[in-house]
Amino acid sequence: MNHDMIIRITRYYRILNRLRSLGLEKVFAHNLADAAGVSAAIVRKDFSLLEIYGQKRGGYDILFLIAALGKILGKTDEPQNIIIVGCGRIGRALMHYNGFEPDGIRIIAGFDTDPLVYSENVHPVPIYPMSRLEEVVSSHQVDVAILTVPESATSDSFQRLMNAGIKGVLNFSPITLKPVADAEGLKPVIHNVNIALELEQIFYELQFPKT
Amino acid sequence: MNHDMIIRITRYYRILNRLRSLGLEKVFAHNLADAAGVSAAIVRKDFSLLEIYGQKRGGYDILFLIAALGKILGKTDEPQNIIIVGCGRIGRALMHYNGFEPDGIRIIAGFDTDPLVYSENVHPVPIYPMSRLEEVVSSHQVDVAILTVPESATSDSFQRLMNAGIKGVLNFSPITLKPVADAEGLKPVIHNVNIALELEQIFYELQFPKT
DNA sequence: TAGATTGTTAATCGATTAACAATC
DNA sequence: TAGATTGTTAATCGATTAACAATC
Repeated sequence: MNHDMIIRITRYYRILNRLRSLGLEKVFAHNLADAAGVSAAIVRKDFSLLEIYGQKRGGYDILFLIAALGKILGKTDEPQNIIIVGCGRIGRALMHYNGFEPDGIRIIAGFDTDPLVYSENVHPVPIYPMSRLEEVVSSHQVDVAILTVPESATSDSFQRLMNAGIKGVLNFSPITLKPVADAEGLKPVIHNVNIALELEQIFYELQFPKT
Repeated sequence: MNHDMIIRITRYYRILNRLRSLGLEKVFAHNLADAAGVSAAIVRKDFSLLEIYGQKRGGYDILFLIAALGKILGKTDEPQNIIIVGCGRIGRALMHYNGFEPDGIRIIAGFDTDPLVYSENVHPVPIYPMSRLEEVVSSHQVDVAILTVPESATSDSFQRLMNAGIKGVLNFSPITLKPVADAEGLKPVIHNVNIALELEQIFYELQFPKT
């Protein structure tokens, strides 16, 4: 399963949930393809590889698809706990964002090195000093962290996350983090979101349009 | 030039600037490859396609590379003006972010529909009511906007941006925007950043490791 | 010179697409 | 039945990699 396919599957999942909430029960490969911005052949091929089958001539059952894709995406009834490391403006903005809940993701805590930040009590989730990272991570079984620290603190903070047993990181710092295998040969999953880079790419594409 | 290649070129550009600031003058394909997380063959192939040449045995001249890649990326002495549409927590956090300047990107204004937001005067850049969008866009020659509005306002806001002549959008809303050709057949450049989706992908990859 | 690196060609790899039999 | 859609196979396409001559 390659990375593009994972992106498509998460897309399918969201689209199907919308279609269900509209009251639909069946979907054809080409409908889903249009909504996801891919070809119908890709949709059928993806489902075929995932061993998800529809009815010839009848399309796919939406509830069945949602269940099957949800299982593949690891959806459970229990929300998945995450933490935010670095509670500057961006970190705190994410704390207030309520778009994670429908996806079963819950921010349970923030961490910061600045006492002025972690001693305040006005946040939607508690903010702790970095020294309590390991304790909170293990007691709440946290696997994934969002990293929103300043550029200069990125590698140190990342190292502390790895030491605390974090397995996945969504990194908003402009420094691209690379997965390094730990003692057991396991690599963390890292996604880097670089906003300045995205903007640069947009400017580039405007300068040299594809067609 | 495909999309992966654009990403690589922006990476090379940043790495080269760091190497220069460290005082280096020459770089070999395999050094750059290591730093960018790709193979040396890819680096040479990319440069070859861009008609950028080094010295056999001597590697590539860093200053020359920076100049050549900068030209390709459309770098000029003048910063490129952008706006932020939707000045909630995330939009305002981006306004305060100072990591755009080194890349020649300048946020010149924010826009919001809420008078309580746009009448305040405590922001690093002015915030205007949406009604002044066209005026500011045309007077400051703005091509690109960051969209940080709530989900429910996404499509409306996007439509207004298109009408105002915006050509590129960095969309943080969970609704994936798709480029639609305008009357002249030109398609806007859209990058969608979906934080919940990134987290979901991380959880998925943790559940089914690649190796 | 011997060794190292570039630049390019050809081979490999993998993903997407086209085509179509199966079947409802 | 005729028409529509699935599921799969084979063809196509494009990107990456391997290999190596050129050359400093």
